Amino acid sequence: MHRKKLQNNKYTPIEDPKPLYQQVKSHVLQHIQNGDWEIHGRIPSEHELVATLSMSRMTIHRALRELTQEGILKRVQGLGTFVAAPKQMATTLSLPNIEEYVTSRGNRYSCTVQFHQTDPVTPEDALKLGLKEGADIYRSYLIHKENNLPIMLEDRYTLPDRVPDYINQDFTKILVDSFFAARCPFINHDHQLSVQMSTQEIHHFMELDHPTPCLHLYQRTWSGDKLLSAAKFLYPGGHFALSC
Amino acid sequence: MHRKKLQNNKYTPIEDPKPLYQQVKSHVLQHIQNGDWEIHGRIPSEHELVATLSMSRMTIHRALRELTQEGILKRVQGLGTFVAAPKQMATTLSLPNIEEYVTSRGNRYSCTVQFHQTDPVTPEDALKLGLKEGADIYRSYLIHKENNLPIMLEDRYTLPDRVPDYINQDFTKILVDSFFAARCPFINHDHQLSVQMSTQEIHHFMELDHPTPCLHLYQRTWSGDKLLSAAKFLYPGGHFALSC
DNA sequence: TAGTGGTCTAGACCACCCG
DNA sequence: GGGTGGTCTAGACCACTAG
Repeated sequence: MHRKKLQNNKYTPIEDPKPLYQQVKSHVLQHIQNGDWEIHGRIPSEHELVATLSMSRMTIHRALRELTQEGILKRVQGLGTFVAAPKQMATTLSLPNIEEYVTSRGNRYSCTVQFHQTDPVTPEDALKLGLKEGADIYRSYLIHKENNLPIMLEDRYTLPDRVPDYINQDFTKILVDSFFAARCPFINHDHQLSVQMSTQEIHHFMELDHPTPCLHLYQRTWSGDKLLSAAKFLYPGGHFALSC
Repeated sequence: MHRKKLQNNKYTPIEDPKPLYQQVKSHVLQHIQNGDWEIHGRIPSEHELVATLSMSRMTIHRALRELTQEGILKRVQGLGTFVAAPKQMATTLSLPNIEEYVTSRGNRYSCTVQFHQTDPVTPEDALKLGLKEGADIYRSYLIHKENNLPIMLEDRYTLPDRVPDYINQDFTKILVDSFFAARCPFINHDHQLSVQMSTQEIHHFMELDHPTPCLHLYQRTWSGDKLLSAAKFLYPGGHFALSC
């Protein structure tokens, strides 16, 4: 590249604290927030922004592409760039892991293990998990505690295939999720949420003395499309702060 | 640019169905899934991939940058690029909107409005919502139904400031969230989840005849950092399929 | 046909980390 | 000082949409 052009290079990080493409993103967001650019309205083309802001097209493009990925803009080839309507049609909840939840409130987290053993798959579990009856499966039954008081019960079934050493872990020390995350790529979950009244079993392990409504979360853990584990979480009468 | 270089341009979409940067992303994901590149392990540098795959650095960089944004990789300037450990430390739930939820099960959605009026802010609401006592606030009390049976109760308080025409809307026709989304940019929510037993009021409006545990979702809606609305959702004994 | 966004390249400068 | 990633540019080709 010629020296002349190097001198014209706009990348001068000493004076500009933020990268140019970030400045473009802020610029666009500002116009949207101000109401200058309305929802569903067309915003200037890449070419126009190149001229207005005196930047290269790749820089402008990166800013607009990222805003598109973030759902702020909507781009149509041959047509233009538009302000997207926020489509918060699905409410997303973020449930912190249990240890973080307890310690974030300044309390002490602990966990006791009631069972941690190899069982044969029962007929109903074979059906639910798509396994064959009688095969070996790991079952863990954990009581999570806040300042030594039970707050959550975890009843988990884990397939030996991918994590044969699961059964040798000490889950009073680390969370099951951390164990999976540390050795399996592409972890994902699906969930089912419901409410139920406490049972005798729950009364016993959670140290309850009267019927209590419980939040019931059923969570399956996958590595790619391979089922790793299925867990039932029970939070008696719980309250939960969730984000976003 | 010289003609020679144009002939060497690798962008030949007729033969390559996917863009090059997508191919690079797939290439990297494949190596991770195969186990060639382990969790926390270093992967080839941009320079090496440029040589191996015969592409420009910008193309390689875009692929690696996007994988980093997606949480698959971790990049450190001066050090290299590494396979990130899946950090699914927070469970994220996605709750579909009520109409979608009902219709996705092949049932008929409807909604009846019990209240939809302007009220003065009570002392306790003033405290909870950070408003001044006695000011005007919109209150809506909606019963959402599946095949004409009540499945969810919505008790909502809305600040007039940003959406003065809220009170003229017919929420038997559109969802409140859709109304907000259509006219306010940067919509976000926070939530609090809990369980509670049904009250007399709930029995009446939800047509229940005995005490039932209910899922209780408290949701505040913001546009940027400006509070728009706060709603209480009650799902008696509900079951919910949630994603991711 | 003109304008728009989608992709790609070659080359450059910078900031950072290490031995 | 050599290698790494982070950014930016000028210019090019392509695919799509519209009048």
